[in-house]
Amino acid sequence: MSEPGASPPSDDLAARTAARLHSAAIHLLRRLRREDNASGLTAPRLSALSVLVFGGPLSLGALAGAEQVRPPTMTRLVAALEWDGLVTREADPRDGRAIIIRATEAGKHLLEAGRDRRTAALARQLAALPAEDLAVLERAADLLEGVVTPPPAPPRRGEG
Amino acid sequence: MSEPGASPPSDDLAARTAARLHSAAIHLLRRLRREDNASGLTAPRLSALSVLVFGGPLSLGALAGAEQVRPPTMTRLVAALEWDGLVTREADPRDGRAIIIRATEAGKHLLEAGRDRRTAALARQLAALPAEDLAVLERAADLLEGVVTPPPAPPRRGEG
DNA sequence: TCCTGATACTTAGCAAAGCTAAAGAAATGG
DNA sequence: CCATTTCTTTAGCTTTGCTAAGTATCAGGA
Repeated sequence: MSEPGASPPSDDLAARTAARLHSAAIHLLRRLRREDNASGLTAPRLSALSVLVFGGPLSLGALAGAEQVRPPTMTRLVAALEWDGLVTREADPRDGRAIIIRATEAGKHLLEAGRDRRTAALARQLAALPAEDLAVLERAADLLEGVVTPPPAPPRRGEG
Repeated sequence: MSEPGASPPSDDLAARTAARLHSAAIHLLRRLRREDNASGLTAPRLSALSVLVFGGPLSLGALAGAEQVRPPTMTRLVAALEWDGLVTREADPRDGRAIIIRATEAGKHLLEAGRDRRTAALARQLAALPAEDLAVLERAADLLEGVVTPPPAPPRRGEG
């Protein structure tokens, strides 16, 4: 199809929506990165910290799974967060191979500040939208997390 | 506010929505990157190519502006796309400093294939959603692009 | 007890994408 | 004609992502 604007007749709505969400996500993140740049907390670190604050302590592997990255990537993110005093790494008393990563009080506090700073400009723009549009975006954020988030790994042992 | 889970009473809905969109965007992009990894076209290249295909030829600076990156970043993206034969760089006849970047036919074709490949898994999941939810996401993609996209730079000269 | 295999994390090393600073070339304006 | 501005590139840095390989621990069986 060499005619991009030719409104593909039987093209799937889902496929086009996926492509547009992809594009919107790229531009959204670039926008937020430009706005921030002063919080000292990059997006991946903020995101990982957020999981720990709102979801409680996790092993490195579980955190990597929740964040959709490989363990070595998470090792580095956690190292940076630990160096900044935002998380701690404890030995897992039940498994000598594993570590338990926990947000510190400083981490909890910085999360709010950092997140607010990063999203403040976007929030201002969203606040200018009609309430109806804002509701659509809120609903969409929910739906997206549901679609994108991997199902929690089945508990391998008695970790309930 | 030091109690993250304390459901801040007067907190702004816009602020919370912004934070959740941020999180959803991060996870969406990581998910898509995992799915892809075979198209040979990374997300930033795909995105830049998309702007050129659907929006027509642009100068490097304009493309960088549209994509919310700095010129040196776009220089490198364009170099990679050119090396792959997906775009061309011509001299601007009206301004010897500028270049005009244009998608090739190969670029137009690969855009569709690459985008489809990258978003296919997501599209499949979206297709499984209720029509109502899909409509919400489509609308959200629209709204987000509108909020996030910078207003087109005022035409500095006769470039209409 | 001592292997054997699986699992959890780290280390090493690579590529891509983002940035700033600064250089080179061309346009603009006095 | 010269100074300034603008557009792009180059150089070099950081961060994030990956795979491959190494180390430590756990679990099960001979």
